[in-house]
Amino acid sequence: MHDKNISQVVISRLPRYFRYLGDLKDEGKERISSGELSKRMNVTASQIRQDFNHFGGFGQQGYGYNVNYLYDEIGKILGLDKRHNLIIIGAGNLGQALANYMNFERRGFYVRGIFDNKESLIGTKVRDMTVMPVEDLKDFIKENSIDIAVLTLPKQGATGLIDTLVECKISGIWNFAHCDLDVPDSILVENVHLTDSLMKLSFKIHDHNE
Amino acid sequence: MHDKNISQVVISRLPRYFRYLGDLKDEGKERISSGELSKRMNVTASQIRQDFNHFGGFGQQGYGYNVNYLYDEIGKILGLDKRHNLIIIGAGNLGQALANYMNFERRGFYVRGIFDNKESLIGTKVRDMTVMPVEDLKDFIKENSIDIAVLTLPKQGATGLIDTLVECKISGIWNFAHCDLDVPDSILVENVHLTDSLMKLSFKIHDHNE
DNA sequence: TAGATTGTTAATCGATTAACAATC
DNA sequence: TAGATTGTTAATCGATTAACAATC
Repeated sequence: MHDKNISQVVISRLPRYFRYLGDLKDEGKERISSGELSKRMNVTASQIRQDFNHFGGFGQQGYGYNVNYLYDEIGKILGLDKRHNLIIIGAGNLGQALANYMNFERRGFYVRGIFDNKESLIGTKVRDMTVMPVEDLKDFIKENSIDIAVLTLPKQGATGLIDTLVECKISGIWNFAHCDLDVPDSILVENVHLTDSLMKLSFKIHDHNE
Repeated sequence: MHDKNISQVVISRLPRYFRYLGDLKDEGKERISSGELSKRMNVTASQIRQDFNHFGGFGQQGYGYNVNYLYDEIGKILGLDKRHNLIIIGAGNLGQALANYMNFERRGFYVRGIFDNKESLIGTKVRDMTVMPVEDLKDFIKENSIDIAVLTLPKQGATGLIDTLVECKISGIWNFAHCDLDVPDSILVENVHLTDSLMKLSFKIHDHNE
């Protein structure tokens, strides 16, 4: 269906394309050229065409791209035509916030359970879910065909759980813990390092004012 | 002090170096060579030396790098030797979670106030702060020398606030809203697009299983 | 002094941009 | 058919890696 080994930098641009195409759809726009899209997105038309062509041609010479079609195709590339079952591990502030964030469901990501190892949190309610102890993790993952684990607990807790998640053959980990995870290649990891991001902002501010 | 126009890709590696050096410090390690660090971090020693040398030489031939010194220097490059005053705009789940996340303070980022435009949230308490109406934004920013605004509200709300933030001459915006912000060059923006990140994970999972 | 390891230059690799033939 | 715009190849640019002289 598409080139193997799409570079990380192309992958990271796909959600942005998807977002802009969604906006265009909402505006009722039917077709768009790489030139017009490039102006909106502040990237070169050349890059847009190159990016899309990693996945096969979605456009038509002389016409451009059909907005709805391109939107759907990029959605498929991103796997948004499939359902995903998530669990959140770590029922602290961030875990609760993510559990309550409804927009993920619109994209097919369903939060099925929430876990913690803190006695004080187990049994409490988050959204419509009861926080479960991490001991129940293994059975829950199997019984509910969970494919993504969201890690929203401190470093130590996160690394300690990796073995269990590997055993359960989870497909992906969305890691908010402030550490790099050491997992086999079969498990895909996407890191969200909030502190790193804030530091980058700090750098830019001070770099700019020099 | 350092090259102008450090590339984005180098900047994005700095917080990770900082993190690993912090760990080395905690382990009581005094010196480290680029070779040893490269093994830990899974990058080439060459890249490490190139990256550091954008900011001047921190090492010594035959010795390597002094962990404490290098840690401090990278901290300074990232602006972590300075204090930052933040406000959170958007007191929903995510805004509250960030307000309660204590680790930012360890790095010099202090949350000074929290705002929202929802009647139902204004006046409620988050941590030790009372949620204020966005109308008070302008005065508060000036009186409390706020330099960073954290945007944790929906798209529409976020774009509507940009003019105010520009007027207030805020230095940086940490943007969690699911949109690109159109601001003058004088304001630095760092985006955290959670949905994009989750989509990237989804792509990797499906790409891998093909 | 000899060994180790940096700082830095040169070589390679990959990503972006430009150009244009193909084609709707 | 003529005009527009893609898909794709070629040229450029930038980032990574390799190599090694400088030096602690």
